[in-house]
Amino acid sequence: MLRTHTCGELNKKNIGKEATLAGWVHKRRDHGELIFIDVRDAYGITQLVFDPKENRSMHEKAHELKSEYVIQVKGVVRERPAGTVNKKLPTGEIEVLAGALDILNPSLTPPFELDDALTVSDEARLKYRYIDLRRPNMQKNIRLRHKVNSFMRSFLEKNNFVEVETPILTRSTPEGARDYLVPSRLNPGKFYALPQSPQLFKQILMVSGLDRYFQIVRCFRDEDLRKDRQPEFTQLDLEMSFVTEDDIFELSEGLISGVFKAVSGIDIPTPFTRLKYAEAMERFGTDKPDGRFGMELTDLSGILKNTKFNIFKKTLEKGGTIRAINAKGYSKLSRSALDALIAKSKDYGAGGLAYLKCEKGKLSSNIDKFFEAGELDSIKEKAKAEEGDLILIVADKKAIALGVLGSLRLEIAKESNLIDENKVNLFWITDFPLFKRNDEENRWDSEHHPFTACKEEDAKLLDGKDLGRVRARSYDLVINGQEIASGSIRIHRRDLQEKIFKIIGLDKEEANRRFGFLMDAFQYGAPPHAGIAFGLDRFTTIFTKSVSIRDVIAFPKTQKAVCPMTGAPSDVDDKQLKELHIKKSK
RNA sequence: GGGGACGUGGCGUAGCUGGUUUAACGCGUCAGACUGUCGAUCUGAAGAUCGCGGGUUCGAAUCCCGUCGUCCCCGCCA
Repeated sequence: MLRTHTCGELNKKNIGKEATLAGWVHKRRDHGELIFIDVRDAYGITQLVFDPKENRSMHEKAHELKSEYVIQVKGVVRERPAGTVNKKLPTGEIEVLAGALDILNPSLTPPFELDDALTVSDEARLKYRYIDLRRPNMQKNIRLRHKVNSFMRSFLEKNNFVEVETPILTRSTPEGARDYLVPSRLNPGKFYALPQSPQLFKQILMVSGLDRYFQIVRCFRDEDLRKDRQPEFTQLDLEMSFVTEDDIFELSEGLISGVFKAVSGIDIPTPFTRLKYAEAMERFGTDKPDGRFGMELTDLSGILKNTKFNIFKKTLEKGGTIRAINAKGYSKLSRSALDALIAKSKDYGAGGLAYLKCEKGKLSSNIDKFFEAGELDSIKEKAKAEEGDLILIVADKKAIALGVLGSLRLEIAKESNLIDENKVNLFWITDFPLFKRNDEENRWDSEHHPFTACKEEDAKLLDGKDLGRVRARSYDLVINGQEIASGSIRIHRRDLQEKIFKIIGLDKEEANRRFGFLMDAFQYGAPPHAGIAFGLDRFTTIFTKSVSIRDVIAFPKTQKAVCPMTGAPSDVDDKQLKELHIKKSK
């Protein structure tokens, strides 16, 4: 070992003893005579003293030391003089009088300082990620992430789960997200795909009788990036045999509340609140509601069923709906801010946005003349509007009205700091529709994925036309308005799986070509099974309170999916392409 | 595929309704001073063709067009 102690462990008990430390030069404070050097390693910071009276040659050598030099120092631990104790450091009561110094490696001046208080551009941080990761917050994040992973592994181990590694080179499944493709040298013209999830393999493992599988696994999707979306991301993926929804919920709740307790000491009461998809949409306008604040949607269709206001009237006649939210304290919103809200509503797909200001005890706006006093009173009551509030109203097709107001609700809450960042809000969202209509392609798509079972009582609907009413046996875990996990009871019989493929437009031949191996497996005694996958990057971000998942990923990519450090993706040699049977396109 | 914001010494920013700017400030860097600092302090210095290309103008960091890059959002993400 190049050290006898770490930079975080020396204290009063070590006074008088000799110690050897190794680490980075964190800070130097040169007083001409006395020189103080803070040496830092993964465990902490220790102050070194170079005193010319004690050791002149060491003092000379200390002048060579600069930021981030890697050094090894041998010296005697001594008590700091009275009044010079640093209470901020665990090692603040002692210092090491340097007796021998080795520069293990000099360093260029770092491109930015290792100070959390400094904001550094993402570009610079990612290019010099090795420096960025030395910063205290990033160290904390990466270690916290390990703690989350580690807790999950041991929790699942205790619950009889087996971790199995599934292939990274696998078969392309073009439905769903875009695949990352890998050309096959040995099979000219053919491609592997990087998995979007280990879905099919984990189901096969259930057929294999593993009973309980899990994996902390990388998944790949070639889609546009966001602050919460990276092209490669990590899931805690699990699957269980002979279980129902309640078993998955119970296990997940133990897992999630366990992590909260272990990582941040927060008690999360179980069971988590369960919310049906339809109710989530009605109340929050989204299937991933943030319940840390109110401002829920209200339905004004009943109150306005005889409205004289033509736009609203026509909407109702066409089977649409009138929904509203109460923007607390927003009546004083400027004209331009209001216009911005209206513009935003249109971006979200609404035809327009009506509003009613609650001032001097009554509702008023540019359209109030279209309403009768009774209607206004009822609206005010239903929306629970108080002095200074602003009621925002969307009349449209139900999906649009709910979606627009759901988005506005979130935006207004963020803007007016309505969200208590210390709160943790969890929902199970259940009873999703199994299919969603794809008007462009004129067919039904899976809402979740095509391996999801439907409610038994809705199975008969599969043969009908009204497929939008079929409810899935799927569930999402939503934390603070973010989709953190998603799963379902799976189909485990060939006939049903074939039927689903047919509905989503995969003919028998195509379905067999792509998923025949899974359906074949179902024919050899596939047990009923179910599972769930947690997005570990997003989940960890809840604890670090980072803005982006990039801050909990050691080596993330930029929004253009580039790694500024390695330069990936890069050009390759013509020779490589030739071997892979790929012609260079100009 | 679309919309928006940004790009100024190593880092973070100011300047940007064109002309008192020789492009300013903080941090860092370098040199000197200093025996108890810990965000050390004090003095001084170096360091920027203002992302790149073109245009408008007597004059461009500043206005316009294009382009590249970063970030945010919509679409997309079974």
